[in-house]
Amino acid sequence: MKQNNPSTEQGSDRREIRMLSEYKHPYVTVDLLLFSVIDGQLAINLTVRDEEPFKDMYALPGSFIRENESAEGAVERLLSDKLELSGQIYTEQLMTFSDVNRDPRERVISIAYIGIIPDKAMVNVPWMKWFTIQSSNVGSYKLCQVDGDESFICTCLGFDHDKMLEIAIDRLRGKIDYTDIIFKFLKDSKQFTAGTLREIYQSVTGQEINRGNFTKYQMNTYMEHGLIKKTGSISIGRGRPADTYSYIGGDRLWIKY
Amino acid sequence: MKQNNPSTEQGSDRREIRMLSEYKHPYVTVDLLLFSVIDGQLAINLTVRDEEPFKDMYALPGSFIRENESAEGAVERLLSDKLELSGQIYTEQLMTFSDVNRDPRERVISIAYIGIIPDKAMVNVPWMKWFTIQSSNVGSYKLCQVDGDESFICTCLGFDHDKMLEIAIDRLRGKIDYTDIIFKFLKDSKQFTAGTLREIYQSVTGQEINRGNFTKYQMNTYMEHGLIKKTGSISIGRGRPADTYSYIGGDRLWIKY
DNA sequence: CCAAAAGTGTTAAAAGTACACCCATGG
DNA sequence: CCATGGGTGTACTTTTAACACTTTTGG
Repeated sequence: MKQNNPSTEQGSDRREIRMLSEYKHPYVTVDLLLFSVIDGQLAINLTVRDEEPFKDMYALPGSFIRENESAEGAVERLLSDKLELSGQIYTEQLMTFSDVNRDPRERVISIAYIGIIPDKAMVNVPWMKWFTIQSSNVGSYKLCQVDGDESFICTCLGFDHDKMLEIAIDRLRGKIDYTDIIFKFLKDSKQFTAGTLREIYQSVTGQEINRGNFTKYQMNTYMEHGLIKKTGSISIGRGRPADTYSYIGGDRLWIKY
Repeated sequence: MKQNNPSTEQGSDRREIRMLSEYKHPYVTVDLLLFSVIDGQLAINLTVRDEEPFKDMYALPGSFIRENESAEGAVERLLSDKLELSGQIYTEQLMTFSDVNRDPRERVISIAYIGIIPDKAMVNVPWMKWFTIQSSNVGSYKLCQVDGDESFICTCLGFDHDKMLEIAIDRLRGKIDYTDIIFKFLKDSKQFTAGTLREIYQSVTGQEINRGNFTKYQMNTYMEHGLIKKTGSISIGRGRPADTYSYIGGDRLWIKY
């Protein structure tokens, strides 16, 4: 019979802790989906697995969460230790994957994070490889290795990392219109042109956007929201010099309209 | 010195598992933000804590994840055991909170979930209480207990549940325009009017929307996306009978435009 | 002088907004 | 017969989209 006193019910909190101490707790890891734009294409950084399970398949880099660090802390450690990336890297949580058998060895719950860097060359370790992402059908992607001796094509990742990738790409595409993530792809956020930004936009969304309209409206919107300002200076190239802009918005979010 | 062979590096996966077995693993819980609309206001279901930490404060219901269940499974169990809700309840993952000291007792990582039910009366246990949400400033909410003898006002929840609530409300408001979550609030999704749906819309977003336009455009958009259809029948009330609609879209997502 | 790259302008269609008008029902 | 709730129409503004035109540079 159910007790009417909330006290008794709430006591189950502590009881459950004692009880579950005898259970085996799950491992908790973070997995990182590190993106960049390479030659006008969205790309993801992967590592090859050298042992079972999923031996010889590519997968996302990951790391266990230590006793005294948060998931964000684990991602930072992963970035500096496994990818040897120093300095501030943009990351945001994607979502958590907890299927009981997602790792055949042990029960592992993984918190997936998205990361963005402006240049593939920042990752400078031999065990990480870049793959450009070609979206074919809905929810289906073809990965082509960059800098490979031959064009290695990878269609299936280890664990549930395919699903993670799919969700991450949707997230990037969804957020590019009303957040400032686009600026995280910029090699020089203090001096860039509308053309540069447009290329990134097209790489991420996978669809073309009219040049003139992008310059007029998109850049204007960014300015109205105080994210960028014209540095007035001009750049060099083949044709007419382009206006240059500087990214000044901290990491503030701006909701459209 | 860094090894050039990815194999050696990858081996750390297994090494780390062995190593971490000696660590204490974190507890992993799910916390549920169960929403409903009560008298034209968005409301959240909370429980009072009867012991430290955060004794006498209100907090979200939660549960530990068991060895052989996913986070979604834990949420289902939480819904049926602690809230005594049977049948299919709409839930979606919000995000995971992993600050080292978010629970002063133990290291607990929590995966927060949003849930939506159409009627407060579905929760029928004495330890759960409904609070309407009045958004005052940005990121600040006042909670007013429903059915309380006196109007109890709660401004601060236990643990990091305030932050969870804030993020959850933002999520609801953001998604109401391009997903079908609005229909999860409907008491009868097979027979409802534009007015009913408009009331929910206003309750969730906290802002008024023109009646005529809602009927014309919003309902039309839903129909174009195959989410609802006119049942042709009319309903009863004071004024002119209203067209009734039926929700037919599974749980498909529709991106605007 | 011409091709290339980039800024700016023009126009039409689509979407959003405000508000008015008419319809059907219950008291 | 009138207040009330609900459908529908209209006019206006804003946004989006397509494309043309002009400016500036390098070869």
